[in-house]
Amino acid sequence: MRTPALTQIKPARMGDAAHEDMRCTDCPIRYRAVCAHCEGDELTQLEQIKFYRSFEPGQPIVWEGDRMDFVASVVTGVATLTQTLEDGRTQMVGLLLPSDFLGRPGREHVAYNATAATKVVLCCFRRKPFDDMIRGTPHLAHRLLEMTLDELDAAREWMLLLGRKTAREKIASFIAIIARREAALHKRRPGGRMELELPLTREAMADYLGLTIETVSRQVGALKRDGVIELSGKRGVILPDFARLVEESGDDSDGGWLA
Amino acid sequence: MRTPALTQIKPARMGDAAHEDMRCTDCPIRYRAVCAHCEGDELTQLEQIKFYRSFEPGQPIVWEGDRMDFVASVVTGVATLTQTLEDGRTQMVGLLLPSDFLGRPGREHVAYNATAATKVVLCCFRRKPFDDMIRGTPHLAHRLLEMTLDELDAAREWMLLLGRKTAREKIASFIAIIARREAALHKRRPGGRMELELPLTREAMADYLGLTIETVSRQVGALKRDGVIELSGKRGVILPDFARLVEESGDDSDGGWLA
DNA sequence: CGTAGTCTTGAACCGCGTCAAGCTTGGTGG
DNA sequence: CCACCAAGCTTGACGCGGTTCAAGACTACG
Repeated sequence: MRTPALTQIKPARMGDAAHEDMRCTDCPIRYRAVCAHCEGDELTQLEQIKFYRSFEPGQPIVWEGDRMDFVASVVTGVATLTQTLEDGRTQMVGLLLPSDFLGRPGREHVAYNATAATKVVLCCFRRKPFDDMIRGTPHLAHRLLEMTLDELDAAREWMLLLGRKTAREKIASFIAIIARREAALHKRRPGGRMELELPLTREAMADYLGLTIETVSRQVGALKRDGVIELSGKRGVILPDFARLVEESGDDSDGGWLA
Repeated sequence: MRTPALTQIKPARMGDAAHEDMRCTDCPIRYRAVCAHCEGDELTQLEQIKFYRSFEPGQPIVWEGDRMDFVASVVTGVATLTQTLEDGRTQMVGLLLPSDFLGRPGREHVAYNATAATKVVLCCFRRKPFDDMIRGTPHLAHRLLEMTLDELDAAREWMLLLGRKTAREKIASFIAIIARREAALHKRRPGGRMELELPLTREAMADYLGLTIETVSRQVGALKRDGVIELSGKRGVILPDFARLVEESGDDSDGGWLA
């Protein structure tokens, strides 16, 4: 198992200070991240233990077994969590989009490999003071509970995909998930014609879906041939009809996607 | 496997009052369930909104879409959470053992089918007052957060199994999981020779593992032929050597099971 | 141009699903 | 006490979906 070539990555350094001056009140994820319910004093406290870090695509963020000295919110970009078996088989177990939370409070060591899929900016909190705040700040703890419950729901949806869907359904489901999140980001409902950019390479998609990259490639091709999707470049996808895609995903005709 | 706690339970119906008199201080899951950190006044409050319900093997507990009027802790027995696709394909997404929590605070409707796999006794809390307590009782909220994070970790391990393990590894992993939990229940470390009772039918195992019952049956047979396990009856399993089973599961040689 | 990284395509293989019997066990009633 | 039956489990034959292995094509960047 070889580690991805890190050599070409330019020195985006830890503790990068490009954003140190950003105020929480201007933050693009202010009302969706773990800090969403915090105001006034609580927010000030958070602001005092926070710092920003950026990562280039492909760059590891933290590695399984590392000492965990911070937790973080994704401000912009997409990060992935992966697990591996000793022989190198890998499965993605988390896909972190803006406002998602990285790390487990109270845990000393990292449990999963976290990698930047695109350029990523994290809002990091020093772990010790953050842990203390969890205990003393109900708004923070409550928001984290909400977010963790949402993650758990997403993980369970994902388990259904991994255990019971066909390759074609998996691909359709993945594109639909990205489309929904894209729509949510612009505060619109998914539907009709949509255009979007896949935030993952074929390999990362394969790790997400429990497939090989060859199968991903073939099924993407099949969906294109069947007119369910159109491609523009390697990452760009156009959906002539979102509902058609959902049909292909094997999910309930429509229900359950209102929350 | 003996389960002393179950013997005293009367043939029960829903809303059964056989346990209404049980005090929290005598509860077998007192320090592991959601109530673990609660003392004194908090415990009294919980005690006022709780009631017991029992279920027979195979009996549905709640159904997807139902109105959720309670949340609950599993006191004894094993329950499952499952999701289904419209064409009937089923995937288990949760396996609830004693002290595990059922239901999502703040949610109006049930998201998954919950079914009793064995005889089950639940300690139920009326949802509205419980939701209020979550906001006003840090100990309760904090424990629930801990438990939810543990569930999320388990779900991610499960995703690795579903996405990347072979049928044989899945079966070995499942038996190892049951063996570990069994050991934990008796406060021992898993290892050496062990005996245990599978709490699921072949069909439920298939739903857990993303397989068909035929494949489950074949791979159980194969592990038996290869001397990894011995069978006693349909549900009974004897492990001559726990470490050998773990090797077959595809997981790391040993690491990661200390938490 | 040439090279590296990423993606696509093709052909052969095989693990697991599908379909169809048969077996084991426990319960029920004659 | 045994005939019968249903539920759960096992076993076998066969075929398909997805992996594996091996080229080839496209793009970005020297």
